[in-house]
Amino acid sequence: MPLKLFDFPKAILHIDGDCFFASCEVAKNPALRGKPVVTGSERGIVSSLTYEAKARGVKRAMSLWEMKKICPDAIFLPSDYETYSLFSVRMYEIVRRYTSDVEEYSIDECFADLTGLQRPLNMSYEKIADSIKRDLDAELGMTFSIGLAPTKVLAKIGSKWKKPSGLTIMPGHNLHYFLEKLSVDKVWGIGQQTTAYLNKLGIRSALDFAQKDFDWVKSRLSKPYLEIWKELNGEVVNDVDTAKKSLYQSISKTKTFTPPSSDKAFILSQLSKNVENAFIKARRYKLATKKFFFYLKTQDFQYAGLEIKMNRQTASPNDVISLIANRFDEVFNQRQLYRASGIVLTDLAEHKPSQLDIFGEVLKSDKYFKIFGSVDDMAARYGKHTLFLGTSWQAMNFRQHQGGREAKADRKSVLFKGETIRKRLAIPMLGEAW
DNA sequence: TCTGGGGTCCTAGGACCC
DNA sequence: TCTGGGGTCCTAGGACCC
Repeated sequence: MPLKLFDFPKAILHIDGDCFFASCEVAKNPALRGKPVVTGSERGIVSSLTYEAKARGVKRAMSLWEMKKICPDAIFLPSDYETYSLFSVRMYEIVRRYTSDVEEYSIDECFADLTGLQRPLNMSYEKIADSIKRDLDAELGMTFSIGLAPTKVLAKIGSKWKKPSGLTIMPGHNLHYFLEKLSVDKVWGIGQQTTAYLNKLGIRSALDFAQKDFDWVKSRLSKPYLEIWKELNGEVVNDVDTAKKSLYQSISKTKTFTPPSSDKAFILSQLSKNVENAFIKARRYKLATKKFFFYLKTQDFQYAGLEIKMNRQTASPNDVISLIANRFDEVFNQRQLYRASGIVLTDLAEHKPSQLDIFGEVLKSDKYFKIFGSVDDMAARYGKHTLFLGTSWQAMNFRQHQGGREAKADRKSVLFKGETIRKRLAIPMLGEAW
């Protein structure tokens, strides 16, 4: 009798790219290999870093000057999401050579369900996982960490177990070995609040939690935690979800401005720009919104906002911006200093050409939609924000001011472009406040 | 760590209905 | 005057993730 390695019905793989963004940069430019490489320079803080940088004491979210002090020879690059996405797609493709049951969980992570593949692939689960890892490492020029376990929650633990470049097999009969060494806050889905609560109840390790009985968990915690508890015990609750993401529940845009401001016109234009950006994304997915929430964030991190419901869907920023302008004073306080503004579009649904209503309102909306179709075309041809709303002008101008020398040289053309959209496309300015 | 940006899902409680 | 019980829908807010 061969040793039974997998004594649970499912074999789930979790694959995680090691310091993915920085690794993509190295894969893209082999001259960087072996050097301390850091990404995120566009924000002035470290977003991703290679193990060489880590070894020198660089940490995530560290500021530029602090990093330079510790590691002056670090190579600090701006994030290049387009490249990272290409690597991401290749990662999914490689895994799909083994199974179509792949969940694209995030840009640098995916799940795969290997259940039942030993015979067709003529390999044990362990061998399949190992083979996938070899393909990924070799073909993408970076390393991946992989966990193989009976459930998604456990597979997540496995991929984190040994980093970088680990392959951790968690057979069902051996789960306690892993769980007893794992602090409960490291479990996927258990955050700060729940950790504090569980600690108070005497639970420290993942095993402490897993060993409580069903009724204990059910009477003290909500549904998601009951599911985590089941998955820690090897019971599959969450299947690998292969559906491609096509529908968003919400689309949001927010931007912090420095320095903070109490200038109403300025803040409104910031918001206007966020609204434009949110709709650019909505139109890309052919979505329209019926409800939105806009908010301001004060210097001491308080939020004030308002939700507005519309009687029909829209995919054009004008509709939303004019509604915000009308009610902005319900949220805005002149004596407050604000650090950010934001917009969340909700009640999203497929954008449908609408019927004309008795007031001719819908016709106007559709006309705007066509205009913004052209705006998207221009963006595709000449770059984002080639055309933008007059209401966003101040924010666009501000962005140029912040951008340093290079951007300043470009300022004239931005002004011109701002004029263009007002004159040629006649997208109206909104109200006196603007 | 003086704190960025973009998402998802769940629950409690109120409104309303029979 | 006080009194039942059940269902649905919506909203605000919490918690978590990458």
